[in-house]
Amino acid sequence: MPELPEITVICRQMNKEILGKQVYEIRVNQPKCLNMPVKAFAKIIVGSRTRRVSSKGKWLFLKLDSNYYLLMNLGMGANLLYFKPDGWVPEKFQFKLTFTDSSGFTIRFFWFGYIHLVHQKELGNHRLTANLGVAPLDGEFTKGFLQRLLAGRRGRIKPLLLDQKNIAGIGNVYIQDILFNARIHPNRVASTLSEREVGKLHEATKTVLQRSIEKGGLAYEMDFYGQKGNFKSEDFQVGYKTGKPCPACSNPIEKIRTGQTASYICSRCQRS
Amino acid sequence: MPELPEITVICRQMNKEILGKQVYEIRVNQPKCLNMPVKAFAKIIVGSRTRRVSSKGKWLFLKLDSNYYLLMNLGMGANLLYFKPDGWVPEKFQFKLTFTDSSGFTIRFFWFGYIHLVHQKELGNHRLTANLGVAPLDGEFTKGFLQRLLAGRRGRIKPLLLDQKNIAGIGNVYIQDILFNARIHPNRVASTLSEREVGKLHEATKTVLQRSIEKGGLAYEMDFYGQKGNFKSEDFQVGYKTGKPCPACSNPIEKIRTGQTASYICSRCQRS
DNA sequence: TAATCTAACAACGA
DNA sequence: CTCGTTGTTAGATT
Repeated sequence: MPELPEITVICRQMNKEILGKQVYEIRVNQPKCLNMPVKAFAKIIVGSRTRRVSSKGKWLFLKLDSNYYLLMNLGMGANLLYFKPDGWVPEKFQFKLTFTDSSGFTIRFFWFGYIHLVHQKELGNHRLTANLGVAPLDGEFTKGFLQRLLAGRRGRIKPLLLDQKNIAGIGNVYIQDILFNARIHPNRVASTLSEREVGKLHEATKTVLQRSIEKGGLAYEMDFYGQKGNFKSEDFQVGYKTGKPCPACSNPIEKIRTGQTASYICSRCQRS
Repeated sequence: MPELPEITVICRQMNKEILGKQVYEIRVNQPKCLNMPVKAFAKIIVGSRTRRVSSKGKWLFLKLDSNYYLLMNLGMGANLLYFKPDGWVPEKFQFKLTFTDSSGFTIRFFWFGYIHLVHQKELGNHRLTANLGVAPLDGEFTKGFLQRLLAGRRGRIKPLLLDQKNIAGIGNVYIQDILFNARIHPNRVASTLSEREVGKLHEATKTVLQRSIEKGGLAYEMDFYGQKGNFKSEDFQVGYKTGKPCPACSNPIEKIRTGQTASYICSRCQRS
C-alpha cells in the first residue's frame, strides 16, 4: 500500500527513465483493473509516446502524446517495476507495458489496483481522480486550509485525514506518526481541535511525509528499480510499535481499534 | 422543500427587487443555521450593498459589494419572503435581513436550512456549495454527461440523481415525474440503463424542471412575493398521485418505499 | 416526511 | 476473519 512518499519517489524515477518512449504492447492478466476492454485499451495506448509523469496523492498520471493519460493506483501491497531492454522481467504481474526499445514496466498488486486510460478532456469526469483533495506537500496545504477543512466537522479526525477527497496521499501507515507528532488522539472530533493543535497537525503532516520521501520511502516497499526504501521500522515513532516505549514519555504504545482501522498510539501523549 | 424551479424563480425576483440596497440589520432566531456567531456575521454583512443574486441547484448566492457572498439553502418546508418598506413583515422567521430603506426579506424553514456568509476567496472551500454537481438546465448537462455519470455505478438511479454532488437541484418532488417520463423504476441499478433510457432520462429531467419554472414553481410553495406557483397537483403525472390512474396506461399509481425515500410510480410503465 | 453529513458495511482474493 | 480502499447504504441532526 504505497502512500504519497512512495508514489512521489516512483514518479521521479519514471520521469528519469521512460520519457519519450513509444508503447509497443501491453499484457493484461487482470482485465478488471482497466476501465475498458483490453482490446480497446491496447488500441488507444499502443503506438503512443510518453510525455511526462506526475502524481497526486496515491495516483500516478502518465501523460501520452495522444492526450490520453494512463492513471495508475497501486492499491495495496503493490509494486510498479521498471525493466531494462536486456534485464530481468518480473514473471508475475497484473499489467505489463513494453516500449519499442524492449524496456517497460510491470504492475503487480495484491488487491484493488486501478489502471485507467482517460482522455485529457475527460479527466474532470474521472471519478477516482477528479475529486482528489489537496496534496499535503503543495502550497495549497496551509494551516488555514486545514482549519477550514476541520471547521464544523462532527466526525473523527482520523477518517477525515484519510479521506482522499480531503487530503490526497495519507494512508493508514503515515497517519500514525502524523497524529502522534501532533499529540492528537485518532478519535478526537475534528471540530474540537484547538488552533494550536491544528497548527501542530499541519506541521506534522508535512514533516512526516517529507522525511520519508527523503529516505526513499518505506523499507518494505519497492521503488521503480526494485530497491527498498530507507524509512525503516526504527524511523516510526509509534506506528506498528505495539508495546515499545513511547519516544516522548516511555509509556508502552498501544494498538487500538478506531472505527474500521487499527491505530497505534501513546495513550498518555494522545488523550481522547 | 423548494427545488431548482422554485429557487430559480426566487432568484429572478430577488434580482428585480433588491439590487444595490444596503444592509441595515439582521435578526437571527436560529443561530445554528449560520456558519459563524451572530455578532461576527452581523459585523461583516451590515453596511454592505447587494450586487447580484445567482442560484445553483437549491442554493441562492447573494453577492455583496464587500466580496462576501450570502449563501442560502432553504432546507425543507421553507419560504424566503420579501417585505416592502411600508408593507407587512412576517412575524415568524429564523432569519431576517432589513435594508436601509426598510425593505428586506425573512427566511423561515421548517427543518435544516443554511445561511452562510463566505468570502469570495473562500468559496472554493465552502463544503456545501463548492462540490455541487452540474445544473440540469445548463449546457453542461448533456446526454454524454449523464452517461458518464451512470457508467459503472452499482447504486440505484434515484439516490444518484438526488445527490446534489452529481446533479444540483433535483429533490424528491420532481424526481417522481422525471423517472416516470423516462419510464425508469427508481430502484434500477444506474449502470444497467440502456443508452436509450439515458437519453429519455436526460430529456425528462430538463423538460420537467423547465415546465415548472415556466409555471412559476409549485402551487404549495411561495415565491419572493408570497405568491404561490402554478405547477399544481394536476400537473404531476405520478408524483403524489397514489391510487390515481397512470396517464399512460391507467394502472393505479403506487406509493412505494425506495431506500430512505418515498416514490410514486406506475409499476406497469416503470419496471424494476 | 423533508436534506445533508457521518458511520458502518460490502466488495474485492488469498 | 485479516488487510486497505472505495462505493453504497443506513443512521443522526436542529
